[in-house]
Amino acid sequence: MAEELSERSQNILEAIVEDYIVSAEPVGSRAITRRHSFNLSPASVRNVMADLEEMGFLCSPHTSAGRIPTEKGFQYYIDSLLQIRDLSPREKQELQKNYRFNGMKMEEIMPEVGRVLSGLSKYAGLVMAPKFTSTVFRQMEFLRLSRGQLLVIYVSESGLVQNKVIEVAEDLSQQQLEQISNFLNQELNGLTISQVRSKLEDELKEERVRFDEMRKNALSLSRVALQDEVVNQIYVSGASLMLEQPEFATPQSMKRLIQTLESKQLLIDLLDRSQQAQGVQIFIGSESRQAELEGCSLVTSSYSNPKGVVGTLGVIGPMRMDYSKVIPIVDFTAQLLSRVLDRDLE
Amino acid sequence: MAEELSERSQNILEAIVEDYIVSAEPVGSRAITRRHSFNLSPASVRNVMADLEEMGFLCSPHTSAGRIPTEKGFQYYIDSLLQIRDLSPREKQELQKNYRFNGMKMEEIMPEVGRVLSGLSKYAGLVMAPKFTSTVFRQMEFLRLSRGQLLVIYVSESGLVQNKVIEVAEDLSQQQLEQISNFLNQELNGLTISQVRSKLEDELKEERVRFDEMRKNALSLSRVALQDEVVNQIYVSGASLMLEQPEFATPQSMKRLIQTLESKQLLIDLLDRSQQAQGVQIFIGSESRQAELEGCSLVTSSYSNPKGVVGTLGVIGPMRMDYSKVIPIVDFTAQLLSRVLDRDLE
DNA sequence: TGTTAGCACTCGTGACCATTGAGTGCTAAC
DNA sequence: GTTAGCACTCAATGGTCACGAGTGCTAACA
Repeated sequence: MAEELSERSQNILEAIVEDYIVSAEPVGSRAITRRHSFNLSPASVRNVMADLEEMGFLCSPHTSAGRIPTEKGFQYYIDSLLQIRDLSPREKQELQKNYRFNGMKMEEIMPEVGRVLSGLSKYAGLVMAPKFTSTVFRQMEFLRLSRGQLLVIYVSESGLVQNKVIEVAEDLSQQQLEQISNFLNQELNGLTISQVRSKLEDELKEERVRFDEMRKNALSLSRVALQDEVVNQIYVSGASLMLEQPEFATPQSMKRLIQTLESKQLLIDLLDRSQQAQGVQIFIGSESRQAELEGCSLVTSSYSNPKGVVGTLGVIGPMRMDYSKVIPIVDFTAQLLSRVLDRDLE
Repeated sequence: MAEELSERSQNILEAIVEDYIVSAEPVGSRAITRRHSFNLSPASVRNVMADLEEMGFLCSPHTSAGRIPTEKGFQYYIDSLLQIRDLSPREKQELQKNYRFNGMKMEEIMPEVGRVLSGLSKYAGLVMAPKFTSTVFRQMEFLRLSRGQLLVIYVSESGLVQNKVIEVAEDLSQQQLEQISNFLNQELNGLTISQVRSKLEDELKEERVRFDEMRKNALSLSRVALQDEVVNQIYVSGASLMLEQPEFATPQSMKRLIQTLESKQLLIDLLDRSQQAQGVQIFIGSESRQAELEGCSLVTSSYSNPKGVVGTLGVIGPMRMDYSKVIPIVDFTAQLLSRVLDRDLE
C-alpha cells in the first residue's frame, strides 16, 4: 500500500496537490515550475508526472489539460506529506472566541457548533449527538401529567436530558412515582441503556416481581420509557457554502450534494464509524464506498466527557479541501466541546 | 384592486396560468387555442393577451416568446379563478395513511410532518413549532442534578415539554423544590409565558418576598428558568425537491434558494405572520417583500389544539406551484395535526 | 364591430466552424 | 539525467447562420 516515492516525486506530488487545493483546476508542468522553485524544467516535471499518473496518484481529465490528484493522491498527501502544525495559543484563543456556550442547552449548543465549524472552515459543519443507547443511566424521574399520562425525564451520566410522554393503565400518585424513581436510580445507575434494557427484561421474568407491586411498576414503566430508539440527531450547517466550491458548480452536482446532505442517514452512518476512534479521522472521497459523496472528504473527531465519547463532529468539504486548516479546527473544536461537557458535569 | 375582467379574459388568463403551471414555459397564443377549445383564433387570443399584459397580469420575457403570468396574475388566479374542491373522504383517508404519529413526541412529529408534506406536494415542507412565549403555563418541576445544578421541566398547556439546566447558588433539597413547584403551579397556571414573566417581575419587587424565603426562591428560580427566549424551531424538508423545478435550474438560483431555506430566519418571520390568521394562507412571490423568495410561493396554515394556535406548517414551492393540489394537502394536514394534539391532551 | 388570415419582424437556440492557448509526449541534443 | 524543440490534442471561446416560435399590425371578412 505505502508505495515508495523518490524525494523529487514527493515534492512534485505535494506541489500539485497544494496548487490544486487552491485553484481547483488541473495543474500543468509549467505552472509548477513557475510557482515552486524546483530547479527543474517543465519537461522534467512532466516525466515525473507521467510516472505519478502511472502509479495512480494523478490523472488527467483529458490529454491537453494538466493533472489532478486522484483519491489515492490525496490519501498519500495526507498520510505522508501534510504536516499539520498545532495551533498557537493565540490562534486557539481566537478560535475559542467564536464559541459562546454559556448557559446553552445541549440542543442549542450542537447546531451552534455546526454553524461555527462551517463558518470557520467555509465548508459544511456536521455535529452528531450521542447515540441514546450508548449513554449511561444516571437518573430517571416521573411526572404525572394527567390521569394515565406520565412525563418521563431521563438524565444520562453525561448530562443529556430526554423526556417523553408515556401512557399508563393505572393511575399512580406522585408519591408512588417518587418511590419508583428512587428505586430505579439505585438499580440502574451506571449502566448503559443497552445494558439497562437487558437487565429489565431479565428482572421482569423473575419470581419476586409478582409479589412486589412497586418493583413491577418500576420495571415496566422504565421499560416503556426507554424502549424507543431515539433517532440520531445530526445537525448540518453551511450546506450553501459548499455550493460555492467549483466542484459543485453544475446543477446536477449541486442537486446531488444537497440531496446527500439532506438525507442525513448517510452522514449518520459515516459519523457513527468515526465514533469509535480517538482523535481526528479523515474519510477521503468515496473511500466511504458511498457514491453519493464522490468528490467530498470528511474530517471528523469524536468529542467526549470524562465518562467517554458522547458524539461526533466534523466538516464535510470537497476532496480538495484545505486540510491543513480544517484538521486543527475540527480537532480543537472537539476538545473545546469536550471541555464544556466536562465542566457542565461538575 | 380587484379589476374587472371580461369572461373571455378570465378564461384566457386561467388557461395561461394553468398551462404555465404544468410547463414552466412561456405560453403562446397558438398553444392556448390548441390545448383549450375556445372558438377563437390565435390572433384574437393575442389581442386579449396584449390587454392582459397592459393590465399587468402577464409579461413576456422577450418579444418573441410567449407570456408568463406575473405575480399579480397568479394573485388574481388564486383569488378569483381557482376553485379548490374539498378532498373526498377517500382522499382524506389516503392522505392520512401517510401520517403515523402514534407514540411520537412533538420533536419527532414535527420533522415527520415536514417530510410528509414535502413528499406529497413534491415541494419543500415547513413546520414551525409554537413560539415559546405564547405557550400557556401548566406545570413546572425541578429536579436536583447535583450541588447547585437543577433541571427544570416546563410543561405547557398544549403539552409541549421544555427542559433546561440552571445553576443556583444555594443547595435546595428535593422537598423544598417540590414545595416551590407546587406554589408555582398554583400561581402561574393558565398564564402565557409573557404574562408569567411580567407577573414575576412585579412580585419580586413586592414587600412580602423579603419575609417568605420559599416564595422568593420560587419566583427567582422560575424567572431564571423562563428567561431565555427559546429560538423558534423550524423544520425544512425536501429542499432538494425544489431543485428539480425548472425555475431553479441555474446554479445561481439554486444557491440562492438553498441559502434562503438554510438561513431559516426569513421563513420563521413569514410563518410567524401566518400564525395569526385562521385557515390556509398564501404568500405569492415577493409579496412578502423578501427578494430572497422571488419566484416562490408559500402555502401555510396554522395548527392548534383546543387552547389555541400552537404552530404553523406549510409548503414552499415555485410561484407556479400546483395550488389546487397543495392547498388541500396543507389544510388537511393542519387539521390532522390539530386533532393529534387534541387527543394528546386528553 | 369583432374576428381572422397574412405577413414582416424579433429574438433565443443550437449547429457549425475557425481560432486560440494551455498542456502533453516524444525525440534529439546537451 | 536534463532540457529545448516540436508536433499534436483538445477544451474553450466567439462568430456566423439558419431555424422556429411567437409577436404586432394591417387589411379583409362576416
